[in-house]
Amino acid sequence: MTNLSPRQQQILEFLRAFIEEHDYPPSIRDIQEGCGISSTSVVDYNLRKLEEKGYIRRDREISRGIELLGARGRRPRIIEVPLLGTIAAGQPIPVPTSDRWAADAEDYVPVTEDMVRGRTNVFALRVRGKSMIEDLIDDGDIVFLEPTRHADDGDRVAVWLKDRGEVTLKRIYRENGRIRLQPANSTMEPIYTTPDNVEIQGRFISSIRPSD
Amino acid sequence: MTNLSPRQQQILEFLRAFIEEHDYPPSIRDIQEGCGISSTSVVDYNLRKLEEKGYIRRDREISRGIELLGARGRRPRIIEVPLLGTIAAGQPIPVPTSDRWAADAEDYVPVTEDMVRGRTNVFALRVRGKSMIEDLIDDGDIVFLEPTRHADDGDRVAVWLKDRGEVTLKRIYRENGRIRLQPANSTMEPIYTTPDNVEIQGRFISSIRPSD
DNA sequence: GCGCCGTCCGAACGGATGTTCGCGGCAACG
DNA sequence: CGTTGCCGCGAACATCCGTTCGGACGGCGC
Repeated sequence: MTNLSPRQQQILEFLRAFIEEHDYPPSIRDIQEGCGISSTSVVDYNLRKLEEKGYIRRDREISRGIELLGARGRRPRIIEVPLLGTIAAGQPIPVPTSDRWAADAEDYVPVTEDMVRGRTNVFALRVRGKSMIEDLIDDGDIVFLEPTRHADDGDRVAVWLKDRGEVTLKRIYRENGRIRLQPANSTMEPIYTTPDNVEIQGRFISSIRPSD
Repeated sequence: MTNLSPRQQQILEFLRAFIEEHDYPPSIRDIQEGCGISSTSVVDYNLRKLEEKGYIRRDREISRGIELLGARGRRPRIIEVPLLGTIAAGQPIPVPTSDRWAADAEDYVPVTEDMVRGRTNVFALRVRGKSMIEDLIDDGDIVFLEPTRHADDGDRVAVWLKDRGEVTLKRIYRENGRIRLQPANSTMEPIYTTPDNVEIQGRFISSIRPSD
């Protein structure tokens, strides 16, 4: 593989930094100034080299028509998951239907598509409480759920407890006629209830710790 | 909240599609042509409106100086996590050190920073096998680990089994002098071994199902 | 009608920007 | 030494592109 000259590495690094900051690519003269190059033709020359070597793609004759390629430039596809509310709080959460769920969103959580791969209708909930701490779900985390009405034993599910009027996130187990809702926190006791008192809202897929 | 005129919605949608496709913003004349508008000044007029209403940000006098703002335009910070190899295979995995770990990467996995929030030195491994299926980790998934030498009971860890010469991902439990490595798969038996035979390589943080 | 306002139109201006061309330095090589 | 290839320099050129200006159209209130 052909190597890069120092100048070319410098330009490539400048490209990354500039796009990161501005969300649009630099002009040739931006690169010239940013890299301390005395002529635009030098920039053009090296950009051609970078294109030959497959590091960038250029749309000729178009200003700022530079795209970064390769592993560090590949931009993953971003999915906006609707954030519908908070779980383990006193409010019921409507199970979204495919056509109207987005309307209830209070916000959207951008994630890479890998987080929800192969699933549609995924929605997000903010977590309150530490009842699932041993499943790496902490207070303030965001969980992604897929809407479903049924679950297998041991699944982490959001369940609507009719008698308490609230939704909670627990592992679910069916034990000779009753339901055990098991927190992933050894300091907390499981909830025992009856099948007709619970309504499964969604099944846990993954979680993140939001940055803000 | 001020609403958007049809023209403004149209332009906003065009902006998203164009950036999605090209990785750089359109020029005013690109928008003009793409939206079937007869004059650049109309585009400029509506872009000003969109800026007033907070949907975009413009760098004046700069070609293609348009940034999308708001929930659908906010681009999450992408972290490139080095993918160091495959786990549950016959090869040992070197625990990365802060200065040389990236050199061993065979690839990089782009994820939102939420996935590894607050952690540095996170690395990724491809999973082979279904031993952790009940922890939502399937064959082919990618797991993110933070390098560590110790873990608490019940943690999911990557451990190096000296006698077998392989690394595996299991839940770890210390039981009166010996180690139990528990798969999250009810059809599989735990591995019992001794503390001096295991070497913890990293602690599980999260996982994704890659798209390709 | 009259004025006001939001929106759109067409054209022109001038700066921003990609491209090209001739020239020069420099190292490698015969 | 002459040639070749790589790289850099400066200037000129032709577009590209954001901006501005005068004008027009239609809805609305007085």
